[in-house]
Amino acid sequence: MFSEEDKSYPIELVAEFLGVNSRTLYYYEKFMLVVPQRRGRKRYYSKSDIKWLEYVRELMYEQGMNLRSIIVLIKRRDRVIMDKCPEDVVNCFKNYLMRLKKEEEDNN
Amino acid sequence: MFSEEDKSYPIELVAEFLGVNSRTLYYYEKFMLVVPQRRGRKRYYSKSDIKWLEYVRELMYEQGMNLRSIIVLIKRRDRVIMDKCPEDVVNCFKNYLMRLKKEEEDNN
DNA sequence: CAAATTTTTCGTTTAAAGTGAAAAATGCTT
DNA sequence: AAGCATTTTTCACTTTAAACGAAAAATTTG
Repeated sequence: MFSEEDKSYPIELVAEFLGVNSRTLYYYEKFMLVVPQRRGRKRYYSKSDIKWLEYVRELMYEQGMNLRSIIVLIKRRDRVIMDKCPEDVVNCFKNYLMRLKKEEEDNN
Repeated sequence: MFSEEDKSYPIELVAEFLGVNSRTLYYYEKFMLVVPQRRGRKRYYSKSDIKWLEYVRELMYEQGMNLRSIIVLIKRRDRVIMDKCPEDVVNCFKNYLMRLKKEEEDNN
């Protein structure tokens, strides 16, 4: 029923693979840079999540971009980012933007 | 002979207008984010330079982008950036990139 | 329920961005 | 050309985002 692509990985494995501390992945999640599936409380990262994170790390470490810039580019649906950004993440951000918009509206 | 657009402004005035220290403008110049004309040693910023800097400050302060990200986007000729980036700066980067490339080649 | 695992919190470290102060370089005026 | 004023540069410090370590809190599982 499930394709190879549906495989998912726990945070420690992903962190190790990327060469970062798992705290860093929690940190990214606060900014909704990546939003892994949850089963109960536990996080599971899809292959698409991992590819996306690899790309982000490359932008950050090889190019010197910062987190916020990447978020700005996503919000602008910038081509540089969107080429590599998995659809799941795009959707996360769409939801994020909608929530922001709603909050603003409620404040009026 | 000279149009209104050819007016240019000394660094202190530009810094004050942007609300930054003039050292910050020297700092930006190291990265070729802005490259003012020189008469003798003295720097003169065009209106286009100033508009560009205003845009950069907005990206940095309102959006939270960092210098390096903006430079990455210029190098990538990113549309978001290029709309506002003066031709001088683009050319500087072209030259810079060519120099880098040549250096690399010479090291082989 | 106890043990093990995951998440969260708190505080610290590191590096880029920005700035202040003063030294060095340059230009201008007489 | 000498002396004064202005601009540029250097050096060292401050601030903040990003990343991390350790331990407390929460949760799942055996």
